Amino acid sequence: MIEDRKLDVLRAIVEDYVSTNEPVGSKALVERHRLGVSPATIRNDMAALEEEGYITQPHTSAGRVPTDKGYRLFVDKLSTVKPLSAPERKAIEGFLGGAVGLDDVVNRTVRLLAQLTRQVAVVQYPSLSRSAVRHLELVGLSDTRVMVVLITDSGRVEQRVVELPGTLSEDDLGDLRSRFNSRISGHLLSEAPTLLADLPDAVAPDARANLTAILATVLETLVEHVDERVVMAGTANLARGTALDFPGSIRPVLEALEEHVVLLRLFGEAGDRDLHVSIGGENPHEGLHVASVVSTAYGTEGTSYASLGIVGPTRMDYPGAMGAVRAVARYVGQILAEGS
Amino acid sequence: MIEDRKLDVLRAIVEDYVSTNEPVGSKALVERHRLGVSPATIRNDMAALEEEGYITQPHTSAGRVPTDKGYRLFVDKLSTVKPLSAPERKAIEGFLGGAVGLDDVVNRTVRLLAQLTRQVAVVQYPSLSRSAVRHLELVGLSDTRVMVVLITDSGRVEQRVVELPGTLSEDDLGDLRSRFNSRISGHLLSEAPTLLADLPDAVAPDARANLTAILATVLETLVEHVDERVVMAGTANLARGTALDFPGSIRPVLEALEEHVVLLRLFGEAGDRDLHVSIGGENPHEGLHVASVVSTAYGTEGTSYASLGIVGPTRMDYPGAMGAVRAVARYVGQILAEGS
DNA sequence: ACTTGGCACTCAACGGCCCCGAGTGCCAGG
DNA sequence: CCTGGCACTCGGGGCCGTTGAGTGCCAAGT
Repeated sequence: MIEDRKLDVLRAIVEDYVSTNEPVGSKALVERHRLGVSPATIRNDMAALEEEGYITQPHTSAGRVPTDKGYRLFVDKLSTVKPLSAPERKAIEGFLGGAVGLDDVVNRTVRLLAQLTRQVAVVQYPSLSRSAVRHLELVGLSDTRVMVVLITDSGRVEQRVVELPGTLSEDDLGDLRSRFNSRISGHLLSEAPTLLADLPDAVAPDARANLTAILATVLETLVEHVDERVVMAGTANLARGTALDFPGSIRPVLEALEEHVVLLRLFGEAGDRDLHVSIGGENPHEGLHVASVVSTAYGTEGTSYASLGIVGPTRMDYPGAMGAVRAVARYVGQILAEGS
Repeated sequence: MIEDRKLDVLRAIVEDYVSTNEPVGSKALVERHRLGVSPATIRNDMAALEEEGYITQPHTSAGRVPTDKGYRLFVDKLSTVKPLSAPERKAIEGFLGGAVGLDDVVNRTVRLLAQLTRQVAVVQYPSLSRSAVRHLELVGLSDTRVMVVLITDSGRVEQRVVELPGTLSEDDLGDLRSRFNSRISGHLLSEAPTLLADLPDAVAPDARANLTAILATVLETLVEHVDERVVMAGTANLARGTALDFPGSIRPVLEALEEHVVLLRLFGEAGDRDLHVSIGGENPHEGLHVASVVSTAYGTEGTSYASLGIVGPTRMDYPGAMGAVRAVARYVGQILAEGS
């Protein structure tokens, strides 16, 4: 089947180009892969592949290089996610196992991912909106100031100070605390607004102003302020094969990486799919047109907490990266579920 | 005075080189600066400066470039910190003024600093050890698990989960909470261990095991775990004048920047001085031998919270960078003092 | 004791030139 | 449909020669 062989050729080109970082020619191809045909035949296939837009030549009479479209086909049809080796799994377990606290877990995760893939790793903090309330604490700082501390089951803590319109005793505070907690503790943050809607009706009118102030802050903390924190590691990996990987400069890539908002939107595209791969020009952000992103959601039991993934040149070991991202996401989900 | 003019020449060389990014020759020098002497004279001075190690030539018959030693002299003796312009001050005020919460303050600060200096900006989170305890909260998660939440007066929150050896009622927990707070609330974190030392003696023997477990975690949170968090912005600025600024690659610099521990040690060297400048080879870390660091402590009333600063090529606008770092540090200290 | 113009010298950068070789496209024959 | 052969293309590398900025030194001037 000529069609089948063409795909074989494309796969071979991608693999060779990724590993050698040099445009690959017909001759080198038949030598490195047992394709049982002559270079001339391969050339015909390559001409066809080029015609269809899967590969291109940097300049006449140089080998071929995959296009974004070529990588896309490779990822979708020609490759399988590469599972991690036993020692790699061991390393993950050992490295993440020793983590104490959420910050530590996240930091270790991002470093680990950067090291495994030798790319830039990005991990989003467990999102507030997708977690459940573990506890809401009200701390009286003075009789007109209260600190609201929200603790989620992913181990995250958010705090805010509220200036009260009136004064509030410790007893009143304790009362409010238990009212809040009995309503929302254990529930998803996204459900909280509904659950708290009738709260003002339940308290004495003279305390209502204070309650309203606190409630406003709580709701803001719960939903509006989706402070999507992100940590990153391995940016130095961008500066490895620069010349060929990032024509010109890595600057636009670094700039894009600093726009966390953009990154998060991109990562979010994973949705609930297993793995999301965005290649070169597919990326919404201009600066990432020369880069690819491999991301996934992590978390447990369908309730994904947030996303993590890697960013690298389009010339990337996709199977390996996908394997690492998926494996790390699973381990982290597991560890977070055990309680940090 | 020939000595004086030599210093003038050095200053002129530094300024020209920083602004043009090209080795500066004797002729260009007399044209751009009114030095009232001929190029030949300047050449003699330059030869002397080179002899003394303040400048060097990249190759024979190219202009001169300052050495690390030259920059050092420039910073120490030949330049003054450049105060920010009125619009710049306005911008700082406007940008930092709108911040809500500690995270927001820190994030805005680091972005601002990166933008002002067009270098990589680094801001250390207000350190735990130098702040005072605002409140310690104990939250019962179940009858054998307690979450310890520590809130500092810099607005920072740390939390930890403790597994208890025995069970603990809500009442006992409330009792412990007030004991803890009455002892350490308002005091420096560093004083806490002393203040808590006799706590076990004050409770009933049967509750002692639980107390000890909690106390251990509290102390650990207070002192041992000095989680020195750092945020960074503007790494893309490293990739601007690459060719000349960072011979070879910016990779080692990026690598060094990811080693937060190293960075913090370096920043810490500022001590309580106003501004600390570390130039090229003066830096302890190999990767930063081609870079300079301008840092300072920030905070209020002598009680500095932490450090912030910038990292850039040795060929840097030192007066401008120093002015920006100092100004930003002051504003941030002010804002944090007002309470976040 | 400095300063200065003059002068010979050095050397990186630049452009032109040529050659080499990898790689291609095409074609005619199997 | 595959294959060997062949002419062709063109980037990269090496090798000039030229140019010009910049230097060091010296002898003369103030």
